[in-house]
Amino acid sequence: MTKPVRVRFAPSPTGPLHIGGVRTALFNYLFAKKHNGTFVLRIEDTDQNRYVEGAENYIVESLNWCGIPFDEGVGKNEKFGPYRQSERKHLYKQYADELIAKGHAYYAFDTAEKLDFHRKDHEAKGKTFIYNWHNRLKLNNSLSLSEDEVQTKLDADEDYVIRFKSPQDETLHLKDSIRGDIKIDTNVLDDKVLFKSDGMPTYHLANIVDDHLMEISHVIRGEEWLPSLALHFQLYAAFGWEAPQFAHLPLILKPTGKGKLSKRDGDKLGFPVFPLEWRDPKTDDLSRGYKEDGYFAEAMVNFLAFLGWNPGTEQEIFSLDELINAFELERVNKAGARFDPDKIKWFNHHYMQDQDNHDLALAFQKSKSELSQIDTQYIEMVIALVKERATFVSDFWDLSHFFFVAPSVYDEKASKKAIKEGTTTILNTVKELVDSVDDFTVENLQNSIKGWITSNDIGFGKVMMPLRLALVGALQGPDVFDIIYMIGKAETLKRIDSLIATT
RNA sequence: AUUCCGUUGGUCAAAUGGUUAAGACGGUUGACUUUCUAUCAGCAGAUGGGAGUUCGAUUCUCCUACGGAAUUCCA
Repeated sequence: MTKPVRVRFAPSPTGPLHIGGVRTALFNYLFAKKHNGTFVLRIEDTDQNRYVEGAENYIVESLNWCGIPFDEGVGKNEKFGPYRQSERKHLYKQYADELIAKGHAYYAFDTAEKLDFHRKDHEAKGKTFIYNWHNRLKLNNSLSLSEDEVQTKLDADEDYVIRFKSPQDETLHLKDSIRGDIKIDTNVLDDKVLFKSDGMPTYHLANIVDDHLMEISHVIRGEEWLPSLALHFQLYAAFGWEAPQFAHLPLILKPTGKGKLSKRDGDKLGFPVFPLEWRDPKTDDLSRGYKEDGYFAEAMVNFLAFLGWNPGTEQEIFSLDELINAFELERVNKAGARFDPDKIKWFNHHYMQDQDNHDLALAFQKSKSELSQIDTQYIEMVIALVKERATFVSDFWDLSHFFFVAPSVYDEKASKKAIKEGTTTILNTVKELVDSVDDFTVENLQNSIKGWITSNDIGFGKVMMPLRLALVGALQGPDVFDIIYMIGKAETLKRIDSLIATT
C-alpha cells in the first residue's frame, strides 16, 4: 500500500552547486537509500536567462565526487525522462490550460512595467502590492475583461501570462514532516504566475507537474521554499493529484554575521563553499572547491550530514552506509545552522588518519617537485610518522621537509632555547654515540643516547633540544630517534656538524 | 511593510512537565621527566525577556524581542 520512495534533487543550472545544495542532495540521497528508494536528478532550467554553461555538468560531477550519485536523471535510467525541464517544455502548457478550464487560473495581460509601477507605488505608501482577489478585477486579465476582449487579445498574439487564481477567505492546512502543521490564510497569498509569456512554465508549475509525472513521493528541499508550499498544495488540489510529503530543511547560515550562506561568502571568508572548484565562464574567476583544497569527500559528507541533523547518540563519525542507516527525517532540526569551517577541518583531520599511507605518499609526491626523485616507500614511512598532525595533504611538507632536506636556517627562538653553554660539547658526544651504533635501529639509538643522558645525569632537555634543532631546524616534528633513523647515520652526523659550526 | 519559520554555552547540538541541562568543535590549563599544529586529562561557558497553565516549565499556551526566509513573467 505504501508507494515506493522516489525523491528528487532539482537544482537550476545557474552556476556551481554550493554547499547548501550539496546538503539538500545528501539528505535526499540518504532518505532514498534508507527506504530502498530512487534518487532522481532533475535540472530546472526554465529560466533561459540565467542558464550558465557547464553548471549542469558541474552538478553531476559534484554528486559523484561526494559519493552520492543519482539513480535516475539526465543520461541515466531515463524512465521518466527527459529530466531537463527545457526539454519538457511541450508538456506544461496543457496543464496550465487545464487549470484555466477548471477555473483555477486565468490569463493576465499586465506588463512587467505596469506591475512594477504598482509595487513601487504601494511601497511608497507603506503597503504591499499583492496581485490577488483584492485587486485583480482592477487589473488587466481574463477575470476583469470580457470574453470578447480576452479573445481579441489572444488572437492578436498579445503577450500574456497565466496566473493561479488564489481563493479568498480560506484557511489552508499544510503539512511538513519537519515542521508539523502550518495554517495559512489564503487572503495573503498572491496569484502566482504559472506560465510565462516566453512560453515557459515558472518553477511552480513545472515543479508540480514534474514531481507528479515522475511519481515523486517525498519532496525534501530547503526552507527557502516554505513560503511557496501553500501554492504547491493548492496546485495539487486543483489538478486533483495526490501531493507528495514535504520536508523543508533548515537553512545553512554564514559562519559570522547575518544571513544564509551564499555563493560569494567562500572566497570572502577564507573557506570553500563549493564541492569542486569552479571557473566562471563569463568572468573567468576561479572559486575554490573542497576537493582542491584537500578535503576528503567522506569528511565533507560527514560534516554536512550533521548540519541540521543528528543521530541523537554521541557518535559523530559516520560512514555513508552508517549515515543511510541512521538517517531519519524526524530528527532533522527546525532551526538554521551556522556553518563552522573549523569543524569540517576537524572531520578532515579525522578522516586523514584513515587514509592509506601509500595513496597519501603518491598525492604528496605529486604535489611537491622536491620529492620527484625520492623513493615512494620512504615517503610512505615519513607519512606514517607525521600523519597524526596533518589535516590536509598540503600540510605534509611543513611537517616533514626535514626528512628530505637538511635545515638551512635555524629558528631563532628555538636556537635561543636550545643552545646553551656546553651545547657544543654535548653535541660532540652525541655524534660519537650515534656513530658508534652499528645496528642502526630506533631502539638502539634510544638506548644509547638516553642511557648516556641518564647515567651522566645531564637532563633530557639539554641534549634533546639541540639535537632536534640540528636535525629539524626548529623545535618540532616527530620523535627525534625516528628522525635519526629515517635520515640515516651519515646525514645525522652532517647535520649535527652544521649546527656546531654556527655556535 | 506583510506573511511564514525559528530561538539551549562563541558554534553544532542532546535531553526532560520534576535531582548537578549530555556530547562535539573552538577556547583555556596541565600532562606526555625533548618539541608540537598531535594525543590524553582537567576547566570555563547555555535554556532571549515577560506573562499564563501547573504542586512544578527549558519543555505546553500567549505576548514581546531578536534572527531567518519569502513577498520577481528567479529558482
